[in-house]
Amino acid sequence: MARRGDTIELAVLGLLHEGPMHGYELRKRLNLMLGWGRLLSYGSLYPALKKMLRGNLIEETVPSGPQTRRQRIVYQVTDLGTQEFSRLMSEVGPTAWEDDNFDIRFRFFSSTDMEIRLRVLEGRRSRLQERLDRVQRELMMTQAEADRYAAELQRHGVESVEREVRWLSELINAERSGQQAPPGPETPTPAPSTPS
Amino acid sequence: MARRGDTIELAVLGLLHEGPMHGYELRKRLNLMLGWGRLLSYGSLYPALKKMLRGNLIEETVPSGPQTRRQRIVYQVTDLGTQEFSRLMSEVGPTAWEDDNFDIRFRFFSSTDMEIRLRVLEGRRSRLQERLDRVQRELMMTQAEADRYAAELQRHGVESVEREVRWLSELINAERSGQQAPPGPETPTPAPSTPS
DNA sequence: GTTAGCATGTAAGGAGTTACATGATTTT
DNA sequence: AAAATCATGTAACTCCTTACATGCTAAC
Repeated sequence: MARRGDTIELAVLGLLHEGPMHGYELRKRLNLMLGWGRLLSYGSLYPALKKMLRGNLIEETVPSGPQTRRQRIVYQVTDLGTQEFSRLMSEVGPTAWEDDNFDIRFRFFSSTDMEIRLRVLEGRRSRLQERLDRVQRELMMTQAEADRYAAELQRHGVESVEREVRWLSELINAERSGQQAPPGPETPTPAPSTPS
Repeated sequence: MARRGDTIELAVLGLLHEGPMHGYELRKRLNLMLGWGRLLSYGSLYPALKKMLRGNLIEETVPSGPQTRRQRIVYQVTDLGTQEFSRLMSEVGPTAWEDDNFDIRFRFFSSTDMEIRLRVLEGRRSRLQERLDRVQRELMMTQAEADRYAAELQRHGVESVEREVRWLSELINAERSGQQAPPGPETPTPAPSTPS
């Protein structure tokens, strides 16, 4: 049942598991994380937090020490929140590998088993593969684009998705062989000196 | 004043400039074009078409020949629609190089002057550069991520954007040198005979 | 004959943005 | 002193998706 809106919820739950935080801070981290696209607004975040409060997934505490700064509302996860987070993270299925959701899941992969990780990575990969196939198929029907720019855009798009597929494959292999180190460009030997 | 919703409008206008089309067909092309992400639904397209009809940007014609298939409503651009398309395509500024809009502009670059193309490409590039800088800056403050997956996601994200910046730079160079051929893997010699 | 794909729409609802509103604190 | 940034919120609005509703045509 995880709809699109649960994206923020999952992200907030995940971030709060790394430590209590107030809204403003949360927003910055969120933007850094999923903010490759557009920025999350307060009008989006605060209502989401209120909703999570109502659902007892998080609780607010106003720090009571000698304040030098403005009263900030610090949020932390409740036990119920932890449960919910685990539940969401163990979900395998479309919701886990759709564009937006995937990044969030991946970001918090440390909180799940390798088994789940593999399933999500593989799901994501075949999702992208399907997309590639569909485009290839439809491209044959549409008769190779006459327009230069259209063709270039198409080419670049395909290339990007193919790259992503390779990235996922490397991650899958790394998971399978129980490796720690994610691929990284190429560093067979720890490279003593590389002037940027 | 171009808001987000004008994205569909621009795309439809552009596609219809390549020939009259009915809604269903339009949707397929649209999905192929901007559909790297999620699919456009009918509930989105048809109301948009109605709105454009009301604005006299397009007009519908029901083909009257001996029908073998269901009556399809074929749309084509009006003169006003052509004007609007030109206007939108010559806009330079944030709306032209935001994530969603950029692809559409690029797709129809053939319909604009090199001057506009260059400005949009450069705008897009500095937009991405800013983003990169912001992440780099904030990354320094947050103290290199402790989490493996978080770090890998960060790395991959940065790499992707850097790739995109290089792509744009190549396109800008190609525009500047009045070249026809977009970078394409490797085609050094202009190949005197191009069959197609 | 029935499934899959073509074809066009509408209504309700969700998620998030913009703009508004307010005020403290830190830096220049 | 002014400007930037920290900090929290609300209301209106927009865009889009989901689900529903309908019916034709081609293929199996």
